[in-house]
Parts: sequence; C-alpha cells; structure tokens
Amino acid sequence: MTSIRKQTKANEETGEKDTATRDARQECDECGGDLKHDESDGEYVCTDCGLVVEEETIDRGPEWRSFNDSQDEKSRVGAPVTNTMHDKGLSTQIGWQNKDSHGNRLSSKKRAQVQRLRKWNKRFQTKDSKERNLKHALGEIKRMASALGLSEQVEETASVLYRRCLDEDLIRGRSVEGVATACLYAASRQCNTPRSLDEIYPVSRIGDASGNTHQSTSGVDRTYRYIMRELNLKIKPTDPRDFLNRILSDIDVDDKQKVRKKAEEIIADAEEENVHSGKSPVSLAAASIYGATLLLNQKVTQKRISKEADVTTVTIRNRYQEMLQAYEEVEF
DNA sequence: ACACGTAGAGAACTGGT
DNA sequence: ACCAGCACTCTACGTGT
Repeated sequence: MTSIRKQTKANEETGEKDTATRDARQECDECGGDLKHDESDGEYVCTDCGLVVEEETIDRGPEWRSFNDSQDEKSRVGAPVTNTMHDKGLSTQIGWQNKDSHGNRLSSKKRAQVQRLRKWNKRFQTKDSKERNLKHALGEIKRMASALGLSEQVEETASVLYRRCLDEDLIRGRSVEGVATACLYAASRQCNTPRSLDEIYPVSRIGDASGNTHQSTSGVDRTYRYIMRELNLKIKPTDPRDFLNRILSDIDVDDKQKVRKKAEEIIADAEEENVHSGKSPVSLAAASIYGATLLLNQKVTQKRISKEADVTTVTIRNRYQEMLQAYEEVEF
C-alpha cells in the first residue's frame, strides 16, 4: 500500500503519467507478486495471490468528455458542485413529467411507482433536521441574494458561512432566517459588494408579519457580530490601493502612472502615521489621488474625483488634508 | 465654477450595564 | 439584550476666490 502511494507521489512529482511503468514496479505486500491495475474499477490486484491491494483509486482525469473527434465540443457530465444547495447539487432529481426517456407516457402502474419513488427520494434528501434546516436556510439565502441583485459569488460565500454556523452549532436558539440574513450580510461585505442591514432586512422574513422593521435589524446586527466572533472571521478592510486604478481610469491627467505612484506614497505615509484606520478605503484612495494631483500640479477638481470614486467632496476634503499632513511628516 | 467649512442626520461599531 | 457614545460619511447650505 505505502509503496503504491510513494510511487504515485513520485509520478506526480516527475510528471510521469504512464501507468504501465507504474504497474511494472509494484509488488504485492503479501506474496511479492506483480500487481495489475484494473482500469475499469480502479483496483490494484496481485496477479499471483489475487489480493486487492488498493481499491477505489481516484480518477484524476478530466470530468468532461467529447462525443466526437474534435476536442472543441466538450460536454460536462453534470453540473459543478455548489455550496448553495444543501446536498451540494449531487442528489438525484426525479422529473415531474410522467414520461420515459423516449417521451412516452407512463402506464398508470408505473406512474404510481414513480410517485412513490419521488416521495421517498424527497424524504431521503432531507433525512434529518439538520438537512432540513440547511435546505430552508440556503433557499432563503438564494431568495434574498437574488432580490438584492447580489452575485452568485456572494450567495456561495453566504452558503459556506451558514454551513460553518451549522457545524459549529451556532444556530441553536436563533432563528434560521436571522442567521441566514447575517451570513448574507457578512458575505456581501466579504465580496466587496456590501449591502446595509436596512437594505437586507426588508427582503428577509425575520420577525412578525406586521411590518415591524425597527427592532429586529439590531437583532441581525447582533447575530452578525456573534457569528463573526465565533467563527473567528475578520472582514478585512480593503486596501485603498485597489481603488486607485479604477478611480484614475476615467480621469484626465498627464501621467497616470506618476499620479498613481504619488497616491501610493501618500497612502503609505498615511498608514505610517496611522491616520488611515477607521476610514473608508475608497475615501482614502480618492483623497490620495486628489493630494497627488495637487503635489504634481495637475488640474483635477474634487468634484471630478468625487464622481468617479462615489465619495463626496466633503469627505475628500477632510481626508486629503490629514493625509498630506502625514505625508509631510514622513517625507520631510 | 470651484474650494472650503459647518450643521445635522444616519449607519456602523464598541463598551458598559 | 439593551443602550449610550463615538468616529465617520453623507446631504445641504453659506461663503470666499
């Protein structure tokens, strides 16, 4: 067994792919006889004593295949695995139409049988309360994400977070909707497309139906902080430098690279003087660009940058002054 | 037209009870 | 769980160049 593993590893390292050479070198642990690899069921079998040395070896080949000679038309053998479904999308689905693979209608006897199969299939898919909980929650996340126009990436992230909450037993004593909403909120922030709690709350189904929207937002807020703490997650503040190119791309300056470099210097000095913490990264980026244009004698208005960065001129004013002050402290 | 400053309100976070 | 306090950002407005 170990010899096979070592061998496989060695092959991976050398990039060797020929299975024939691999088979020739392997020996049976029991009798020392030659091993044969059966491609059809993935077993390594001793040709002398018949011992199955290793079974269910992983097929690392491509999961697509093409049905004609050209390799262009590759066909998947199924949808990719997704965290947004409680069974990761791996379960069997029985169609609702009472027709066979040829499109013919089923006999009444068959219809009754398929109906029973559907029922049991559904029961097995959500066999315990945890599964049902997960199914419900992921459905809610999907619904809210689509209502808010959030990307699939956010949905996926929220689903993973919810799974972790379930694993760590953080749901107990909290509503499924509350935790699902908190996960979506966290995911939207993690994926750099943040939505405020007040945006998310109206599309969630937390609390009573009387439209009491005021008290429970703080509940989601608390749940959010709770799961962040328990899962040891830190929503890291985005690096202001990430916004520089985006903001600069539509602004007319003589030398963009020069402005960007200066802006980066200003940000670095601001970080050194610790005037950056707690401030929104976009406003820091916008302010650093404005500061850079001033230092380089380029004529760009606050209004122009404000428009591109989606930050008000007031904020740019407040930020760039203290950033330039920090810049002067460090540089001179 | 632009830069700058101020006031008041709102959102997010933190810490105390 | 609740609340008060805090820093930040926003809108709206007035003033000076």
